[in-house]
Amino acid sequence: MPREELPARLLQKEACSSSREGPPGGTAPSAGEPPGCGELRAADAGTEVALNGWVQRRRDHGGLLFIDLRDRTGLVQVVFNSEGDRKLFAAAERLRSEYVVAVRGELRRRDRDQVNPVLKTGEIELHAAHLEILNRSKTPPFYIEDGLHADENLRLRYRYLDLRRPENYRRLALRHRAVKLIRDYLDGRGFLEIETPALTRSTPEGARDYLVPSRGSPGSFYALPQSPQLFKQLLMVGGVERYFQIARCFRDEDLRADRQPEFTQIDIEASFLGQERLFALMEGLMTRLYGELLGLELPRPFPRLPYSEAISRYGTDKPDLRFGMELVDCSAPARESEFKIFRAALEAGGAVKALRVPGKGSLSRKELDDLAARAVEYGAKGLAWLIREEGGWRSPIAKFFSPGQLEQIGALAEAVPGDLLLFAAGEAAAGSEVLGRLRLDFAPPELPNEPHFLWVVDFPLFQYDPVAKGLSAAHHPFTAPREEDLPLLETEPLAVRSQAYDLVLNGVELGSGSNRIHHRETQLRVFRQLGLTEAAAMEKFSFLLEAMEYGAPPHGGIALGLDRLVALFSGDESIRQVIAFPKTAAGTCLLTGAPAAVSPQQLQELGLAVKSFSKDGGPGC
RNA sequence: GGAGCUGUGGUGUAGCGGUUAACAUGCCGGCCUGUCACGCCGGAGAUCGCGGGUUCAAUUCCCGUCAGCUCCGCCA
Repeated sequence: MPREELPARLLQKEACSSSREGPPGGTAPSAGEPPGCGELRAADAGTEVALNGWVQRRRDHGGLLFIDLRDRTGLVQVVFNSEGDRKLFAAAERLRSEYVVAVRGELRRRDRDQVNPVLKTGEIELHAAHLEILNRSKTPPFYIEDGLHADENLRLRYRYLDLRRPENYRRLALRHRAVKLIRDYLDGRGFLEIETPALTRSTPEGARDYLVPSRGSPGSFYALPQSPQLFKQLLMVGGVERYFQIARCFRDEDLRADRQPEFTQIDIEASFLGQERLFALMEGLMTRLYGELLGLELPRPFPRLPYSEAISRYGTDKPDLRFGMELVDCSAPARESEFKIFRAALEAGGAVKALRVPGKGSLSRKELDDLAARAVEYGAKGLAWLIREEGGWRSPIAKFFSPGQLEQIGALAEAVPGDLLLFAAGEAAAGSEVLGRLRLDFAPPELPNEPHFLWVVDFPLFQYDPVAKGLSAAHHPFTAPREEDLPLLETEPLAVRSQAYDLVLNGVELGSGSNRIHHRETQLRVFRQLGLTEAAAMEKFSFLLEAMEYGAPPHGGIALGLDRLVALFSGDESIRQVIAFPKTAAGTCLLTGAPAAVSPQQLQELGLAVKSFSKDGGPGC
């Protein structure tokens, strides 16, 4: 989202209010503390004020010198007059951008023609009587101001300077407020915040682990947790009943705008609660967050969509419901047609789906070819299309259809002249997913910013993994199957539905959860389907299986991506914006230089030998 | 692992097979008592990311490489 569209309440530069408010972002003014730069108002005129802050800007008029002084609360103008203290004025002339100063003086109302309506503090100014330069500053490599468009390289390297920009302070404050609201909300419902280990053991499946070598047990490794999954289940066995944690998670996978190697989850688990009450709990939490942070009311309950319907109607398990363009099943007319590709797909048990793109019948042949190439990138074998024109159709495949079949397709898709129809044929899910991506590519450019929440339910328990040529867990291996599907576990595992669900917001997967298996036998049956022998399961998960034998209660929970959530609140495209010290797309930290080589002594203590070096050539061995 | 985009004074950009490499801002010096993106005058500041190739000549074209970003694969 372009910066201009940032939610006004959150990131506005200055509000036009003269009342004393907290710093931008909304933390409360500190009780008993004198007001900060941005908090001073006309009512404070006539008082003696002492301020600390950074020099935002200096305007030197020769005998008169103005300083914009900045602290976390905002800006205020400081005036130095050469008719006063000589030494004071000489010191002020030495000030430069980002010098840190302590200023004391009388706060005075400005003359009416000198008021600056842009600044909250524009009605007053500080007439300096004392100035202390607390620290000097080199000229910063970029301007400390909002709306900056500096190179990301530079901003990450000097992240502490980037953080001085008010909009970044507001982002941190917004995140803080969100976390505080979450804590208060869950605390009010009997949940305990409990920390779980960051040094744990590697478990199979899922993402790659970050490993930490053990000095005490050379050759053995801790893993950083991909999530606190197993520990929160053990807390349920431990009788805690209601747990949450603002939990740091680590996954060693390639990154994206919405993925960092370490990220934060709102991790929740409860016993005896069941899916319905958990949904209500989460809907209440989202309602509270949107109400308090954005002033928006959410309609409740959130709609629900079975996974299979999400795929068939939207071609994705996280549909963006802010616009329509649902996929249409055109299998019936396709079956009657002479088009071999469609008929072959249908005879193989697949489907023919269509996406209507309004008004895109005007695309040129080359644009349509490019579109087909993109579809192939998305996994399609090809892309068939029909263009509805006044009184007919334009398409290389129209000749395979009778006029009646074409009319039937047109009617199913509700096509009007000027529309483009795109087709995908194949296994139901695969074909739909290609169209689902094209649907997003053709989404209306100006989507409304209002939140459309959605629960996607009834995920399958397993999915087929073509690489491993076996089953893998659609959610994770501890997800409970639906009771009524239990008999199918061995006979028809791909048909088994799980008790897993996703919370989706405007096409973004905010989190996913499930009811967990709490019977040892069921857990072993699921492990077996995943190709884990009992011996292997005992080796990795004996502690969990054993715990299930000691009165494990029925339990379930959910984990929400806090970074994504806050990024949605602030209107940022990348979660890097709402993380104080983010890493690059390559997983490096440009500020500290992590990851970095370590000394031979460190390696030796850990019993490690490095086989080959990185391109910049670490220390040899 | 793959693809695309970007890389030019401190910063943001322009530019082009032959330029004294342009503009803005910042920086330094001077002037200035009501500015608030202050103004005016002067000045310094760039091996055009790095390496190789093509060419009489490369910042410009080609190849490679590095860094950042975006996407695909991957992310139970």
